Formats: sequence, C-alpha cells, structure tokens
Amino acid sequence: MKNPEPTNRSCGAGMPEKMQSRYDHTTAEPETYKQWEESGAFNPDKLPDAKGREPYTIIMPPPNANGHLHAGHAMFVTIEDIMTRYARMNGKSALWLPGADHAGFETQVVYEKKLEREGRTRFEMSREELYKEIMAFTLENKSHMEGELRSLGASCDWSREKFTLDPAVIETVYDTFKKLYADGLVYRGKRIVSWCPKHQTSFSDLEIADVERVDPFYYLQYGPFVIGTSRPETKFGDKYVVMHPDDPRYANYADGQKIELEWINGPITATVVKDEAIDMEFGTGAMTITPWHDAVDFGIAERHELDREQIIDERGRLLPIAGEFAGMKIAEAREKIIAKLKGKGLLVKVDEKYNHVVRTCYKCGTVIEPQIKDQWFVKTKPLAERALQAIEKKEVSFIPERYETICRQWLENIIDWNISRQIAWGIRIPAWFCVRCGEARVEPEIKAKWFIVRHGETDSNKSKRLVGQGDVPLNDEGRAQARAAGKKLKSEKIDLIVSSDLGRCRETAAIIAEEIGAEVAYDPAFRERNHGNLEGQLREDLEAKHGNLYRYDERVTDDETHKEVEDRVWVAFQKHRSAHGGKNVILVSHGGVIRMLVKQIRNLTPEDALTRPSVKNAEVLSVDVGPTCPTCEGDLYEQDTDTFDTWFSSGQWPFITLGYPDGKDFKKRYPTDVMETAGEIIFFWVTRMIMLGLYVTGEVPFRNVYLHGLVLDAKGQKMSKSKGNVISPLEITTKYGTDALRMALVVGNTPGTSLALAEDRVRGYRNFTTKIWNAARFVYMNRQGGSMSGTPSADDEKNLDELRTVKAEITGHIERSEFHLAAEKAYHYFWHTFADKLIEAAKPRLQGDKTEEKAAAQATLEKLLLESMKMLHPFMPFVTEAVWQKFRPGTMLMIEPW
RNA sequence: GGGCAAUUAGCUCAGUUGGUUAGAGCGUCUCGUUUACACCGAGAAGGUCGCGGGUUCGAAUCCUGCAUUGCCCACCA
Repeated sequence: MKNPEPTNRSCGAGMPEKMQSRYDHTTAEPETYKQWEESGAFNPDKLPDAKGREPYTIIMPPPNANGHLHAGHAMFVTIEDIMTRYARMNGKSALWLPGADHAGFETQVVYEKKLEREGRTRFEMSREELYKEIMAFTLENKSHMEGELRSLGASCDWSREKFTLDPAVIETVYDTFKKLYADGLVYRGKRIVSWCPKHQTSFSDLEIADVERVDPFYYLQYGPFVIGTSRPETKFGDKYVVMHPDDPRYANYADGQKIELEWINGPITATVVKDEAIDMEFGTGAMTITPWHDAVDFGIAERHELDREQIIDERGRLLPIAGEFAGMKIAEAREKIIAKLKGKGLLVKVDEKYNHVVRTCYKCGTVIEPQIKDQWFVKTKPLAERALQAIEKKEVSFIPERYETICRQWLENIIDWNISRQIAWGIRIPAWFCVRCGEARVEPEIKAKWFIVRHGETDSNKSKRLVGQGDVPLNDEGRAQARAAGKKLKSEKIDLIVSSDLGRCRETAAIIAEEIGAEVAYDPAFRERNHGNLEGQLREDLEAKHGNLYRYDERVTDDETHKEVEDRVWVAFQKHRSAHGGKNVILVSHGGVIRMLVKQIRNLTPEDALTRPSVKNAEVLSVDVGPTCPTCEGDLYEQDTDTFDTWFSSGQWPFITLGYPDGKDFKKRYPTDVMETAGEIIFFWVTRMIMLGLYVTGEVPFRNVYLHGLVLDAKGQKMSKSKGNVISPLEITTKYGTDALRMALVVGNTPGTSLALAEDRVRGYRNFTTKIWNAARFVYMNRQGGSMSGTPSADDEKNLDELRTVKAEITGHIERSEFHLAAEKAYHYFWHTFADKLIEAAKPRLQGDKTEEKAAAQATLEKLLLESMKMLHPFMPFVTEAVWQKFRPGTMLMIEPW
C-alpha cells in the first residue's frame, strides 16, 4: 500500500520544497513527456543555438498503424532515442523523424479478420468502401500507436511526422515509378507469381514461408515413361515429358518427338523435351511439366516456347480442363484422381512418406499456388549493382558488420521484384490499361471520365418481364438504388448527365442530379432495345417458346436486334463524346444498351458480349478518356486496380520524409546518419532503401545501419500471438516504468543478437530508478536553501576525477554504438560507487559542525549527482529529468550540454 | 544443400583491440529494523569460459576440427 505523502504545497512558504519519498513513474512520466513536447525541443530548429549545430538525423522505421506497439518497437524506440538524446546533448541538431506505415497487406489481413468476426467479407464490398473503412480503422490505430511512442519516451519531432499515405508521399512514389518506367526498369510481365488462394493476391519471394511436410509421392505411368509427382491434380494439362539430354536411359528419345499415350481423361499426344534443369538422380529422371503452376516448369516452358494451360483457378479449384474433376478443391480432387489412375492401371507405386518442402503464405499458411499473371516487376539487377558498389566503397557501414556480407550476398543473387499486390489498401498503381487491347500506360493524361449507370429497379425487372421502350417507373427499391449511386458519384466532379428519355432512366438521372447537382440532357438514342411484340411478356415464357433471346444480328420476331442497338448506341455515344469533350459525364441507360456499349468499348466478340452477366440495377461502370492508344487507336482506359507492395513505398522513406527533391531537410540532412531497425527486415527494407535511394537521389540514404535482434520472451522463445507469450511493452511500463524497461532492453543486449526479456530484469531496473530517486533525495535534503560551495578536499578532487574518467568511457561506448556497455557502466557507477561509497563517505562530513567542510562535501555530491543524471539521461530520460529539475528548476536536462 | 550466429555462475546475458584473482541482473545462503532507499546495506557460496587440437611468454578472446542449439537463404518434380 502506498503511504500518503503530504503534497508539496502543504509545505510552508519559503521552506525548500521536499522531494516526495517515492518516485511515482505513473504520474511523473506523462508530465515530463508533456513538458518536453511543449518545450518544442524535439524539433531541432527550436534548440538553443539551432543554427550553429551540425545535423544529426535518424528516420524512424514507421511502425504499422494497424495495432499496438510490441516489444520489438520498444527496442527500436529505446536505441534510437538513446542515439537522439545523446546527439542533442552533444550539441548536434538532432532530428528523429517519426512516421506511420499503412502496411498494405498486413493491415488488410488484420481488417479482413475483423470483417470475418463481424460476419462480413471484403468480396462483397466495393474497393472504395473497403478502402474507406480501412482508412478509418488505420487512423484510429495510428493515434494509439503515437500515444504509445510517447509513453516510451520517444524524443522525436512530431511536427515532421509522415504517414505513408500522405498525398506528398504518394506523389513521390508515383514519380519514382514513372522514372523507373521511363528508364525501362519496370515492366509488366506475364510471369509466374506466388499466389495465395485465400488472400487472393500475389507475393514477393520474401513473403513465402517454406514448411517441411510429409506427403505421398506417386509414380505414374506416362506412356513409356514413369514420372514422379506429389501433385497429381496438376497433371491434366501435362503434354510435355522432360528429361536430361545426357541421360542414357532416355537416349532413344529425341527432343520434339511425339508420343501417343493414355492419360487421366483419355488419350493425348505428348512431346519429348530435353532440358538440363532435370536432375538425373531424382526419381526416374523423367518428369512432366505444368508451366502454369510451377516455377521450374515455367522456366522450361519459356526456354522451349511450350504451351501453358491453367489447371487451377485463383481460388484453388480445378478448371474445366480437369473434366469430371472440375470445380473440386485440390485436397478433394487428389484422392479421386489417384483412384481413377489406379483404376486405369497408371499408378505404378506410391511412396507414402515423402519428405519435401512446401511453400506457404507467411500469413495464413495456405499452400501457395503458383499462377501465371500479369504483374508489375522492377528489374532489380541494375539497382542492386549500384547498391553493391556503394557498399563496396563503404558509403554505408553496418553494425554488426556481418550484415554487410548478408546484404551483399542477397544483392548479388537478387531476382526481379514483383511490386503489384491485388489488394485495395495501399497506393494504387498509376497505370492505365486500354480497355480495347489491354495495353498498359503509366500515368497517361486523363482528359475526362465517363460513368455508365443502369437505371434503378422497376417492378417489371422484379417480375422478369421484358420491357424495352415501354415507359415504366422505378419502384421504391429502384429509387433507393439511384440515391445510393448518386451518393457514390458525389466525390467525382461531374459536369453533365446524359440519359435515355424513358421514365425509369429519367427518374434515375433526376435523383442522381439532385445528389450531385449537375444538369441532365435526354437522348432517345439511349433507349432500351425495342422488343416489338415481345414487349411486356415474361422472359421464361418467351425462352420456352423461342429459345435463347440473346441473339446478335437475328430477330426473334419483329424485335430490334442487338446489332442494331449496338450501332445506334455507339453512334450516339461517340456523338456525345465529341460534343462534351473534356467533361466528366454520367450516362444513364438500360441493361441491353449497356451490354452493347461494353461490347464496343471492350471490343468483345458478340458471343462474349451476350453471355456475360448483365449489369445490375443502378450499377456504376466507369471508364477514363486518355490519349489515343498506339496499338488499337482506342482512347478509353481503366486504372489498374492493384496497389504497390508496401515496401516499394517504404523503400523510399528516407528521401520522401525529408522532402525530396527540394525540401530544406533533404538538402541539409540527406544522407541521414543512422538507419536503426530490426535485423529481420534487412532484405525487405534496408536493401531496398539503399537501391531506391541511390537510384532516385544518387546517394545512399544513410551512412550507418544499426540492426538490433529480436526481443524474445523470458524463456528465449519467439513471441507470437498463437503461443500467447507476447509481452506488451505498455503493461511493463505501467508496472515498472519506462526507464526500467529501457534499461532492461539495452543492458546486456549486443547489436544484432536477440534478447530475452525477463520481468525480473525489469524489476531490477525499477529498483535502480528508486535508488536514483532516493540518492537524489538525500543530497537534496542536505542542501540548505540552495546549492552550496566550498573548497573541495583532495578526496573530493579524486572523486570528481573518477567521475570524469567514467564519463569519458561512457562517451566512448556511445560513440562506438556500444550502448549496452555504456548503460551498464553508468548503472554501476551510480549505484556501487556514488550511492554505496561516496554518499556513505560524505555522511560524517555532512553531519559534522564545520560549515566549510559541510559545504565542500555537499557541493561535491551535488556535482557528482547531476553529472550522473546527464550520463544516465539518454537511457533513463524520465527519472533523470525529474531529479535534475529539482536541483535546477527552470532548466531542462534534455537540452543540457553533455 | 549452402550460409550465419551462439555455446561463460542455478536462470538471462556482458566481457571493446589476447595481459594480473572471469563480471552484471535475478535467484540462493548468512548477517543487519545505522534517520536517502528493505524497490536497502554488508558479506558469502557458485564457473576446468561446449569438446579436441594448434599459435603465443600468456587464450573466454586468434586459428583449426568436432558436437549441440538457433536463425537465414535455396525451383529437386
């Protein structure tokens, strides 16, 4: 139980203020932080003598704004804050620039889990809705995260804080992408990518976790060959059998030779291919290939220009090529396929305990299903070569040094970087595709936007009656739909609405116009198809009588053909387009009309146009008008829906945050002094910052890289939510104080190695905090109305000398980034020299009756104490500041000269 | 299959360029209710520095081999 202390105010006026007998970090820490922040001294431009100071800059690795800080964050805050505080006290213009990362994929995964708990899914939401919700979620978490950084004592300059989705950040990221594109270093390629069927996105190689598994391995009879596979479900399309050119067992077969053979779903023609990628030692030395779903096979197919067929869809189900197995999930299909093969006598043998490595999604553990997809890639070789040169020339140095080799080896073996992610949360890729031919263009000039909206629901729609040019009104649902569409379009700058003049479109257009405040022009050319005497009849009755109603240029009876609609509508559309030039226009029309409009816009075949699902009531399609496409002469585009891999933007963080290219900070502070971050993200982040920094600015982004290890639990195990051994830094600081946690994280922790965080250790440093407070209280108690002075004795001089020696050693340690040694030395000096020995030795002198002696002893103690506070301040900023201000009211230890 | 790191007191870890009796925190034991502090003080026990070789006047520290553990990388169907 806490013993109630009289408050300071209750002391009589004129009496020296007493120090409370116990230091209460829970109240002192937030107050002190507030005072620091309000003083403005986190901002180097507001430090005393700001102009004469030499720049010192650390860019904070932006924590993910999707949750709370973990122990690893506490580690980086501690180390970077030590660096910053020391630099500031040491007379530098110390800037520690904070930030927050939108963490694209990670955050979307977190948010999807939240949706799942609420019984929702992103696949039912529009991209915009999802983005908006995640943004709200992220901004809320971002502010929590910032509060947590404050409570850890981070002396960073909040006035310069950046978020990875700030407009200025996005602009620079776009500029970099454009530059890469112009230099031929970014390309769009049909390439095999690592696809997660659950998350519906592709990954870079770094996001794949290899897992060892035991699975059955099947030997199958493939014509005259026996092939081995652990994945029979991919074998449907296998029509190439590959072997090593030097394999004597297959010397009789020639490259290109055709062989007829019986396969899973009937006879096929197989082609022999000879390729050196084959390992003669493995299995039978012959294998069939599935280029669409395997990276090695893809490589072979590339070299020999072989056909590729997709067997498995994006959700992990078999496609029609699998015949009777189509639609099945892989696990289900595998057994059945094997059963069938066995039935046909094609199963030679099974090795039940085959040990192999399976590539899985690092987030959900789902087996990665390689797919061939169009993605954006960065050609990393030239960038990596430049980075290697810089490392070679020691323009960047690493602590610990071994990371230099690790980094170099990775850069030497780098492969192209897939930077597109199929998620909504992130920076959308500034590329547009020609809707006619699919050609990609980076940031074309968009002259206008067209939105095509189908009218809202009518009772006829609902009852499935054929209504063409008949004039029917919207029903209540239809009006609500129109209203919703209007609201959605509000943010677009619409100049004009063009509408069919039939009632249901008029009404829809009017409601939208009301929402967005634009004029409406009517044009009968956009009326629905004229159904002639079929008008008003039930669709199913007509289908029963006439068969398929979706015919292209053939009448059912006396109705208008789709082709005629197409011609009429396309002429009208083109006429309006030229009339309304650069305007943003909404076109309100009918299902049949939109179908034919889409056919023209996308250059679809009649069959494709007529079989695709119709647009829903009040559904909004959009298309951008851009420059004439050099390939097909179309000028309509739609923007890529993919977003950048989050590391593509954070890889540019140092120069972005400093305001490249013209910012004052950029000119003064780039390259920065230190990049301090977790060793585990060296490939994800550090190497990419070096590559992109050099590429964009011509200089390395930082001179030094300091990498810390993992923070483990007390038993030395990796913390993870699933293990339930996660230590929350906030719980620890609430219990023992931030100063104690910081000491526990820094003492005994060498750079690059992991640290087990045991609560006992934190408690030990909490005790140290108390020790500091009490020693200070003793010294304070003995001053009589203020600091005293007296001629120091020989012993005093010796003690002051010793302190100077210790301080010089600590300074050396800090300068060499040996924070663990510096902290321990300061700790040891304070407790076991200053408190245990020097205070005890001074007691008789203080209690004696010689005033001069007393004053000298007191003055020395005070000097030793305050110097100790300075030495300890970078490590334990809170308690040292509190003590300092008791002795030197009106000043701030944080900005005292070291 | 490669690469890297670690192996020091019961536990978690320091030990900077090789130099006198190898350190810290926590834990254990003994003593101490001395007016800064029991979230304390004084003291103690506890280590053949993973194992084997080598270099050296001298090795926890450098070299080499081995063992164990952990991490990273890698397209064997």
